[in-house]
Amino acid sequence: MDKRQLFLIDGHALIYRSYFAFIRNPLMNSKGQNTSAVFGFANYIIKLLETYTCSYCAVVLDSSKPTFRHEMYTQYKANRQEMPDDLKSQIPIINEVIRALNIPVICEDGLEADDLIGTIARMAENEGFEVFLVTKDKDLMQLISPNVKMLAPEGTGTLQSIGENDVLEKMGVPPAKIVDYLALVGDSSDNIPGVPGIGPKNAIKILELCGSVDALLENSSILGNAKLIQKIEENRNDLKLSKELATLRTSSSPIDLETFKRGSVNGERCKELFRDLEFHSLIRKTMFGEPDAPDENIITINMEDHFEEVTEKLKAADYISIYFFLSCEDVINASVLGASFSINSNMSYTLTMQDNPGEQLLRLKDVFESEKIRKTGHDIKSIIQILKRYEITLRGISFDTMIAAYLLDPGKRDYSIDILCGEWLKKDLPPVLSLLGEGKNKVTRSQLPVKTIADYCAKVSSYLYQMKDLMMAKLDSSKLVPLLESIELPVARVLAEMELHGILINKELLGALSKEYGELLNHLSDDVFRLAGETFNLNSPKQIGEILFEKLQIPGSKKTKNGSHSTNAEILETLAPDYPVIGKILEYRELQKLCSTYIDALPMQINTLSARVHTTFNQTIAATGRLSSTNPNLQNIPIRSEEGRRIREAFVAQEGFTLISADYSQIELRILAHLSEDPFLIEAFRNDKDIHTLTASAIFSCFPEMVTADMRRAAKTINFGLMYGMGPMNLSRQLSVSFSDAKKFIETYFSQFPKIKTYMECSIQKVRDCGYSETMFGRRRFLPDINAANRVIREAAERTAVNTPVQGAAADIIKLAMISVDKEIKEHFPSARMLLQVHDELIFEVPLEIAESLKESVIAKMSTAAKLLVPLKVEAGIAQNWRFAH
DNA sequence: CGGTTGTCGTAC
DNA sequence: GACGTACGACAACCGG
Repeated sequence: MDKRQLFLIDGHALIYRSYFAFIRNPLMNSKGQNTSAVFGFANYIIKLLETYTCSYCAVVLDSSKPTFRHEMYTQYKANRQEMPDDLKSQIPIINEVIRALNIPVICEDGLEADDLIGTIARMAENEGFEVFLVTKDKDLMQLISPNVKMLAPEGTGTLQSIGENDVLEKMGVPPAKIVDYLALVGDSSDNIPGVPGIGPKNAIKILELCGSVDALLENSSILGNAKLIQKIEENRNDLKLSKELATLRTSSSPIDLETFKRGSVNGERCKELFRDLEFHSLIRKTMFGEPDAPDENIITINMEDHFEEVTEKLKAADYISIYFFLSCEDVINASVLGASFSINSNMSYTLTMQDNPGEQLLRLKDVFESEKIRKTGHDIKSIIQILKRYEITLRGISFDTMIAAYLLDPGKRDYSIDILCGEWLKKDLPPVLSLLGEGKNKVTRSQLPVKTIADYCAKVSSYLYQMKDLMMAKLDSSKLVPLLESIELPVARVLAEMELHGILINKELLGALSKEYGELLNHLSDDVFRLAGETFNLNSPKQIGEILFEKLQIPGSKKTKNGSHSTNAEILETLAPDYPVIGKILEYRELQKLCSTYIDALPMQINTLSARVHTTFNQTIAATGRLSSTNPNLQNIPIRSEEGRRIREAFVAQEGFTLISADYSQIELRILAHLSEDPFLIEAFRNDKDIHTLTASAIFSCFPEMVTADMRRAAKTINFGLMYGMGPMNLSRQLSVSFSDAKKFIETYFSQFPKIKTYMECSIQKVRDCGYSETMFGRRRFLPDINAANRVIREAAERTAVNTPVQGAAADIIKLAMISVDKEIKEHFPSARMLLQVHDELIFEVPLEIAESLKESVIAKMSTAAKLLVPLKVEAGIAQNWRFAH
């Protein structure tokens, strides 16, 4: 039997929220009465009554007298404005509406609605009710349990259900820790102080380490971060107070839940009220929109009913499309909620899964693993990963609509299925997010009705099947099929496995670094504040600019495009010698960057099951063909400064293993040598000469032995800069030489290497002729701006035209190398794993005893991944951590 | 209050 | 605006 359900509505919160939602554009009836709050309130309640039976419910209101919190803390809600008159005038009307809807109201002196809601919710829960809290108040999240859920009003008049898991997902802490969380963070709207400087991220971290505020107050040293400890210790009293304020108080009056039984709505009275208020839309309010209707052209078969027959059909098919509906974006943690398969354009076999997706997928193991059943999917890498979890190896991969769309136009930023369906099939597939209700707030996908998932899956697998033929034809006419089949699809599998392996991080080492740098940061900020004569937010470029260039009147300010003072490192460095405060700011910036982006962020990305960090390599983001890495980005771990380099020591091999790092030396310059066929560069690389020294000797016309460190540095800057299309202006800035000298350097460079100049001109001309830039492996990138009337835009496109074939070819080559090394590993070193790719570098984790031998194989495979006019040089190192392997 | 934009800095 | 490709932290801004 179904549980009795009780709905507790946070009355004043809803009223205020509705009032302010229309604050810029208040609703008025023809009599000039503001009706915003009434409308919003009534709209939500009616939505609630439509969606749920609401046999028990109550509007809970705040006490009209001061509460115990005001007595405890005079500042409580002190920043609240008094209720505006045009809201006050709506309260009696709202009371009328509540009466007409026949909903019980409850209120108790000295208690806030939150306290009362807490009391009633707990009581009802104990009596076997399922309780729904109609509010968005984070305070009340502490009440959420298996039988208590929150229904949060959303901007568009919808209600979002929030359960225990959603609290953890949204807030980063479970309901039981919400009070502690709020005590730390504070609440500006209630004027609860919290601990200044502790935001959501720090609070989560603290609670992970200590468990609770009480434990924290007992022994803050567990935090291990001097800066944090200091913050806590300085604010002990506020923290205690904040915790008390956030804690709900139980009502002592007797409450009878039967009084919340809802009577029937007085329809006539509602109609009358709404007519007066001119809420015509509410009078004939439409019911909940049906979930997007199934496409009538697609025959959908529920596999559960015909599993054997359907499996036979799939086994007999020579081409199938596969779609998995996952519970979240993050594939590693996602579960499969639905799956669909199509063997032709108008038929879909769908499966929905509640508890054990593996069991059902394993029944299809033969289908997935058959080489002769060719497969297409959208983001096939994620499908490989899901199946791998159940020890199923996806074979026969023949297409990927996401990758195909990327190869056809790598400049787009969205390759989601709904967009592609619109472009290729003219089908109006709703984005997954829209299935979850209006607005952008993500509701957990697992809460969707099974039918909605099944219908969506059915449409998608059919559409994917339809799209692959159209896309394949286009790829074929664009000569992109080899790129898909020989590079992108094979590398997708390699990436899938790299992501699943993850990399081991030494948390303790990062913890120690955090402590060390945290203390330094404290000293630096103290120094800066002393020198500046006041404290301010050192993380705010705006405030730094105001302090330096307005208060301290330091000359040399440059403005950013927005009119504020620019405070980037390049500008500050020029001023640093004369102003100690600027040097301190620069040091602060560097350490703060390291802490916030890496040292403190990486440990939070460690997966609890594997105890490793699993990045996501995105194959369809970078327009040149490079990969990108997110969650976390492991392709921009510091290396240039000593302080930063220490972070790499925390990337380690597991017990009994070691890391190998292998990177291409000067791959882009070698590609430039190959493409331009410049004899000097080719000769230099063939003889493994120091390319920057040789370049210096050429542009300064001296013997290589005569080249000084400065000359070499200048040549290096020019070598790199020219590939990116750097102009004399920028070169002069980077080398701190005059504009005319910089111009001369560039002219000399081109006169010494005329073929490079020709190559660059040809690259640009090629784009003017074809509309796209192309790598030696046929990867294309469209550059419509090449003909732009605006010079700035046009010249940017020209630089891109020069750079893309070089950067893109490097991306192609390392992908080929990854495929070939992966094959080598599978055949000869099955205990070794590839972990990371950083554009010109590959990282492996291998058992100690085979490290040397694998290193040689990796060097051999990478060096021969492509045949150029110059050799591909590979350097490799072996060590326990990334820093020393590199 | 939540989403977006701007600035800055890290990698190759 | 002046150097190509990325990701992300944080502050400030903006709008329902």
